[in-house]
Amino acid sequence: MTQTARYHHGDLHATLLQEANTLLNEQGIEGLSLRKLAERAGVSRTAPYHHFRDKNALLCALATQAFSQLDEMINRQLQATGSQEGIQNFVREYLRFATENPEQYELMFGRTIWKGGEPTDELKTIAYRSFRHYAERLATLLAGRLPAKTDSLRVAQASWATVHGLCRLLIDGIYVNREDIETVSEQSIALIMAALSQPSS
Amino acid sequence: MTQTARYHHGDLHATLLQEANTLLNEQGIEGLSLRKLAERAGVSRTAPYHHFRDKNALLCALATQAFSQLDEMINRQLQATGSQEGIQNFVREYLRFATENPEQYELMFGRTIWKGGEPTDELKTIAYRSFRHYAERLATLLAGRLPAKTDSLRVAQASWATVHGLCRLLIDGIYVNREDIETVSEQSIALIMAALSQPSS
DNA sequence: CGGTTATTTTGACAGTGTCAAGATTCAGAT
DNA sequence: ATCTGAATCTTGACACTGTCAAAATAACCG
Repeated sequence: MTQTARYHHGDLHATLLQEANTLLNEQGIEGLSLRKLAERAGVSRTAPYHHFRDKNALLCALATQAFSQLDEMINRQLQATGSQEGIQNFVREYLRFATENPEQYELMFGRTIWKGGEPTDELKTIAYRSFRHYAERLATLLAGRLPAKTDSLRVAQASWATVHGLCRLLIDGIYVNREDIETVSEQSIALIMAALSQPSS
Repeated sequence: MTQTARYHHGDLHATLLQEANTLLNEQGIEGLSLRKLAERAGVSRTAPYHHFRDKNALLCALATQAFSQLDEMINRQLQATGSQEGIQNFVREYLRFATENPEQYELMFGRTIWKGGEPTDELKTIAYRSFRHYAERLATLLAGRLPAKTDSLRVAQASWATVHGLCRLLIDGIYVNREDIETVSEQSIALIMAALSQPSS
């Protein structure tokens, strides 16, 4: 972690990531420019290019960091407690993560990276791993409690979509207000839980 | 509709909207620049500024168009047929709308408009109206079939979030692949339907 | 100490949104 | 029919963006 000051700047790579994160929080994705970032780091406009191939690579690095946090949270929350309780906690924690770090969440799942500028291999790996962890732990929690002919992977996808959709509506302020969080998340949890003990039509 | 050629260009306003839509489909949001657009319309860089206050206004106009399509679809699908069938059709149509017009969908619900550059009043109106129509029709369909203490508005929000989240994952290619559409949407429908005849925990 | 390499800088280019000022063309009143 | 004012369009300019090429600097290793 401590890469001990080396030469010109010290450890520019780390400084850039750190400063980029605060800039992201202050001004959002659209306010995060490499030039502003360089200036904040006290370095010239093109210096960052020796630590990140281009802007996309920098953004992917930020997203990767955030995903590793998310992954850790998933593993923490969905341990072998009761299935109902576990899922409830997961949903609440997920919502908290997203609403407390809206800019990073946007980066993680937003178009900027996944459409605009091809995600890094590293990012794709950890992003998919997070979901896989979720799917696996969910399958364990629900073992034997699922209606027949219900693939647990599909449940994982559908439930993630529910929580993810809720986060996006919340963050962008569409259809769901901040003050609705409690009630709507309860309803979403009910939605997910209901499907687990009920045969699909 | 035919505003009969007037003077310099003809009807630039309409031409801009039209050309912007094709440019959007061809190159995505990030490829849609006012200058390219102006060139396509055969007009100078700043001409569009006499028809749209700024780029944001243009994007909002595009999104407004798309929302009116969506609104129409909602009213069409959720008519007083069977509730189960109606909801199923709605979900399928919604998914079709989003996956066939991914760029417009991104515009409608994306950060570009709702965070980056303040949505127009016109847009906010029709966007909210679409949801209100959905909520109203859903409430009608589910009248008397909801578990006690379940607010139909919350059901509307949670179910919209589910479908919306699914669309975003699909469009951006995260966690849900194109080939999974059928299965996952079935699972999502099951998710929504299950909550309607089951008391929440 | 010298040379290779890693790091940073300066200069430049194309592209972007948008403003100010001028030029053109239309529409309506005299 | 002509003049006037408003609508529409163009040219020029500015600040900002990401990124490349080439030069300058500092570190490291033999």
